Amino acid sequence: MSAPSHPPIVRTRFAPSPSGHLHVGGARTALFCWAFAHQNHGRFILRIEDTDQKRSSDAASVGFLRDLKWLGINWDEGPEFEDCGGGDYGPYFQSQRLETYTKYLDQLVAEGKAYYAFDTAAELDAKRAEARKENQNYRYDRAGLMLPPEDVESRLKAGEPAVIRFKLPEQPIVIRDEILGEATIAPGQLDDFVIRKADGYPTYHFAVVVDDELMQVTHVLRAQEHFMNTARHMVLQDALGFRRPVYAHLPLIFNPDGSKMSKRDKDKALRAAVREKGIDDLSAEFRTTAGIDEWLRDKDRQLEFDSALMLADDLNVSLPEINVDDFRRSGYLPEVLCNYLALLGWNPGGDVEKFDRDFLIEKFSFERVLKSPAKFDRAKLLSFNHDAIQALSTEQFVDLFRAHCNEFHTEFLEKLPPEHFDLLAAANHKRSKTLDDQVRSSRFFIEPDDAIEYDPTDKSARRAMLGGESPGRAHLESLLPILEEQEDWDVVSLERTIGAYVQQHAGGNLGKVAQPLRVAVTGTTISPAIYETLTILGKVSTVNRIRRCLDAFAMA
RNA sequence: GACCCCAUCGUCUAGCCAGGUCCAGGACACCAGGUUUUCAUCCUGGUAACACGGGUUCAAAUCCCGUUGGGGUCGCCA
Repeated sequence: MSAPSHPPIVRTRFAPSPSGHLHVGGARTALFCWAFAHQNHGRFILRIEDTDQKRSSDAASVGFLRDLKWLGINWDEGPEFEDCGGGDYGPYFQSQRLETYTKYLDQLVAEGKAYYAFDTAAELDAKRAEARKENQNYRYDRAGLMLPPEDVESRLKAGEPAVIRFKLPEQPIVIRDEILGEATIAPGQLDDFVIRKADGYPTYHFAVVVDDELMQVTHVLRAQEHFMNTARHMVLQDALGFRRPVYAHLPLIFNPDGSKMSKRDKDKALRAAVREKGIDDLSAEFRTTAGIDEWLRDKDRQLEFDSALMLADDLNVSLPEINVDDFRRSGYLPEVLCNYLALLGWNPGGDVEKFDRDFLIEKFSFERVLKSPAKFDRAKLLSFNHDAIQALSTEQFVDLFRAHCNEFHTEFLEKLPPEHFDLLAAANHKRSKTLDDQVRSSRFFIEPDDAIEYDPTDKSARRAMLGGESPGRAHLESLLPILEEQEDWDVVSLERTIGAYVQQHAGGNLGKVAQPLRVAVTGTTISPAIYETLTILGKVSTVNRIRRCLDAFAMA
């Protein structure tokens, strides 16, 4: 007598715990689940594993949903969000499925396949420590199983905290995995693990097994860290008479240095920056923030997201991106992130590297998933993003940049008239690798004229202004009255006027004039194309800044 | 420590399962030269790997064994 078989339709699920944002590793798992389901005309299910009361929060799961949607990974069943979610196998939050778990839990206890245990956390810790000291493997000693039934009943009645443990059968367990192949776990390798916590919630292992069965999940794609857990899930399935889904464990994703990618990396980067630049450089606001000293000293402390963002801005460093949301903020395109993520641990074979989601759906196969972990290379991602940005039409880029600013840099939309905003976006298109990387260097467009700082000791500024036989400063002086007379202030007119000046007085060498102009309007030698830059800035500011610049370099 | 998994350029990887076409191909990064009004690009060229040791075979990156190295798991986290 074999267990009932699965329906002929493929059903995959992504089952994150809603702590924090969607990690890139999780995003890749979701992407593969989604792609595999689509390849087989099946369904992709999203389930929120919020059985840890200490960690779960509703806001976090909403962040997840938005990140997934942004990536273009739509779920057919699960929490309802925009046009996604719904389905007949809900609820899709585990915290709302307690009755279901309890039913199966009771069943196992009644059948003698699971039992109550009253060991306290402290007792267990002590036993583990002792085993460790003697270099022994710790395994639960089945203290709970030895208890007489009347004893158990009375202690339960008295309200003593208790967990339920699964009584592990004494047989080897063979894990079959589409990617890793077969592995045999000898009996005695596992112990009687907890399936219901003292707070009444099921543990992950139990909830997963019950939900995957009830939600008719046919294929489980998850990270390799779950490989050994599979043995636990299998014995539970057998005890409950459940069907066995197909398993496929995906290789892990690490930092370039081999460490685990974690939110802590942001704090790490910030601490390093603070140490390098000195704490005195921090804005007063930050220095007085309570706890900043402790944060600097304590590696395990993490800053609130907004604080970290502010500090990064203050220090002029960019935070390492860890979560999908970080990459969105940094101006990566969702299809590029998907492409890059798909390439971590999988590839279509041959030399093909750039592809879209449809291609992934068509070509994805377990056979081509690698077994060894991969390191996340931001430089390569950036290069992919650069290529994708350059492949965009300027109109498309302008639209995307506007949407990006609308979300993360509204000040540009507020301070620039629409036509100038669009011109700025268009002028930045060719020099952009992300939607965000020119934002910082474009600040001078929206800053007041007297906020521009001139540094006569800066090497390249100095060379542009004072170097050579016909110093830039002299050009600025002669150009100033010409620009003051200039009536039409647009790219074409400025090009005509300045171009003529360059022909007459700079031997046709535009750099001779463009560079000092850049210094004047930005304080640096870096800006978009010069005519666009002056046009966006406007006549008043341009003239003002040239005057201030002339003064600053006069004294040098 | 025990158990499980893995091993090609700095990184992601192709090639391996069906041994010869591989003194190992691509991409990113890096280096050199060139183009460019700045920055960013762009073009050309280059450096760079089969972890080690044994087998099997006419022939091994490809198959087998061992060593070393890496990763995962060993929670009332998921």
